[in-house]
Amino acid sequence: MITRQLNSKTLHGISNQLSINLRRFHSSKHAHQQLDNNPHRNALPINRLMVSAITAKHPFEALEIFRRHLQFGFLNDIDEVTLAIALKACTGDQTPGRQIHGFAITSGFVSYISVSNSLMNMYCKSGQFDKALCIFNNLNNPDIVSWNTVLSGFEKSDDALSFALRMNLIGVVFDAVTYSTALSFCLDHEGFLFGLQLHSLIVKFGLDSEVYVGNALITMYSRWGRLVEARRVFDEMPNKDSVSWNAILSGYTQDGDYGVEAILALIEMMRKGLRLDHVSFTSAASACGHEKNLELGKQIHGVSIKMGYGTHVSVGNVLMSTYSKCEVTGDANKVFRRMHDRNVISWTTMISMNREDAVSLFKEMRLDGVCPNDVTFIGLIHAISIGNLVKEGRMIHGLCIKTNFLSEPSVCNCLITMYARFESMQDSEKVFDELSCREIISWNALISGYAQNGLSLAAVQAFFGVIKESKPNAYTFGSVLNAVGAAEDISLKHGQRCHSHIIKVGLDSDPIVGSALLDMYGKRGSIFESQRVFNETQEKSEFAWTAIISALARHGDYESVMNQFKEMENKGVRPDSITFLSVLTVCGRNGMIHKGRQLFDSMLKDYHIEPSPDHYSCMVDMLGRVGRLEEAEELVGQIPGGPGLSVLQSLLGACRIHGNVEMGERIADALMKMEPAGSGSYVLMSNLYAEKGDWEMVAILRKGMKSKGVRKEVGFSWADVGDIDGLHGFSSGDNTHPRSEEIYRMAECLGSEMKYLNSKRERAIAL
DNA sequence: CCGGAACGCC
Repeated sequence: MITRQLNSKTLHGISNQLSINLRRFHSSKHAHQQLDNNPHRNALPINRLMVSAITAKHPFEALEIFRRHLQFGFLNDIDEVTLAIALKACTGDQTPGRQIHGFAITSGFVSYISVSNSLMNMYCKSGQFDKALCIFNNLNNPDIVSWNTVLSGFEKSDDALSFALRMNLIGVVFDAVTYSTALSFCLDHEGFLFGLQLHSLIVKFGLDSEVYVGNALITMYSRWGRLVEARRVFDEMPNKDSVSWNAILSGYTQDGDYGVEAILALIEMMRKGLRLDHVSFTSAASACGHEKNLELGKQIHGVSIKMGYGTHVSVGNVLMSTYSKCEVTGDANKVFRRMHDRNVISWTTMISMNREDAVSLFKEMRLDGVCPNDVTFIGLIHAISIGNLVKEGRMIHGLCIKTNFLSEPSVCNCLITMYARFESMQDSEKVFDELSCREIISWNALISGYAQNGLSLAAVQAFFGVIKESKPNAYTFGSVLNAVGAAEDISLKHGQRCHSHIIKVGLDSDPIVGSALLDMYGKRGSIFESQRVFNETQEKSEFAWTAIISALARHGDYESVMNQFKEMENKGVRPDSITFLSVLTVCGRNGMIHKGRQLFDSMLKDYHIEPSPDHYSCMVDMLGRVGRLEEAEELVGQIPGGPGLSVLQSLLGACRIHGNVEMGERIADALMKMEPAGSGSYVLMSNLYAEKGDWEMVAILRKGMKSKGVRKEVGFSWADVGDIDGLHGFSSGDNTHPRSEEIYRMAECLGSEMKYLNSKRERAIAL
């Protein structure tokens, strides 16, 4: 008995030979009926029919042909190739596959190695690797295809690679398929050494001229971020196919630094007259997305339409994301509405980019019969947390439990962040505690949740939990430093311990960590430490510049802020709205009205940054300090969307300092309407009246406060005395400390010294 | 047996 092996090449050959397209396939249905009535048959016609059905992307039709043959008992129409083809048509759904397996056993076809291999392949593809392995273990003489099939079926790279090792040890000779399959398990960094070994073996046995092997090598090197090696393999390949080109193209796409190369590769492909397919367009458009190059993205969209791929599902998906990244969501939505087929990725993209409609889009998706996956839930939950939709959030949490998506750590991480945004850290903790596998991202989500909710100590404690259990990354440090920076009730020592860990794990050159670190020192008043971290930062990101300027501004050092600002501009780093906030603040604190005004005006004019309410607040404060109250009030009127609390409070404070009762009353009135329970405006107004000697009004205000139930809040602060637990809390008028007498005396001394320095500075400014 | 697309922790 001759064993005929079936592989994709023979399939391809048959389909090419027939060159049957969908239309011909349907017209040949009649031929199929005639075939049934013909007593002299062989397997070739049915095999051809089934192959053409699969080629026309109608595997179900192929299965139907097969099923009907079995039903009518035309068994002499079926050979081992028929079975292999039928098994290839079993995509996803396991039921027909199992039926064919049963038939293969009763009919004896199972003794063909090609049939066994196809069965194994079917089980691998439908997620039943165990069954495939079972068949494999019962094979007397597995051929290389059997080995390769099992190898391709492993889920975890580690298992696959140890299997390949075993193959090698027992003397299985690798072929091109073995190598390309094995290489596909070396894509992450753990596969690095194995991948290199495989490459040298490939060269040793002369298989590097095989196009599949070369393509797999290109992909592997690209995923490692070694584009130079990828390109070398590509250049040395004797035969390149469109997959090779697409592989190098996608390599360039995945690495942010090679966006231009990606686009150049595409142009080269077109110039060489290579056929661009849907994958080429997918990669190329993706490169435009990464580069945020809208113009080129539009051109690629145009070319893809011309070549008939404009509505292809993956091309459409990536075009949507490209347009969304280029902030033209309207165009992105248009692409979606025009697509013929929408898969889970299309819907997920829509949900992620239209956050305000995420919930209704999710419903629409389910009505469309598309099943959500983990990424869908991540996008949806993120949208829900941004929108602060507490009710919907809990509902989706329930849905995740019901659909078993809570077993996905990535979905849980999102839920942790969501509950943190909803200010219910208990729920975050609950999700975290029930996590099957705590990734570093889970820890990061928890820590940043604590930080955002002002639970700085919990954040620090969780950070020490990370150190015990896994390896912190840049995000971890970003969050914990944020917590230490934001809280006065956390000892700076914790911040310093973080700093030492950063150096230990070698993240001190990370731009995000660096700026978080100097920001933390800046917020905690350690300006010298801030400056040192900044100076030691090799690659100064825009975040680092922003952070150092705000640190210096918080310190009130006008000269340094201005110098740093100038230097930043000289280095070609664009200031952002936060930078301006710092610069304006420092101008205000130092009475540099003219400079401040000039910078404020230049924000929109020269930098195209729309001043936010915070910037206006800063200007009002600046003008108010020096008593230019009318100008300040005029500016308040210009705030888009009306003035907020803080602006008015600042202006009222200025009215008090400069004794402007008339304006003060106006402002206080507006404030009390905005915030009836707030004590601030009452206190400021009563101080203002008191300073003017209007005790009658003071009494009226006090009474008003009492009747409305407004209470003056007691201010608290902390002093860090050095040792970790040496934080001392105190409030105004507090004399519970054993050395409070000394403390007050020192405070008085410092106060008078400050007054002296201030008057000296004011004289200097006047000069 | 090789190539592509969506998401989350600063």
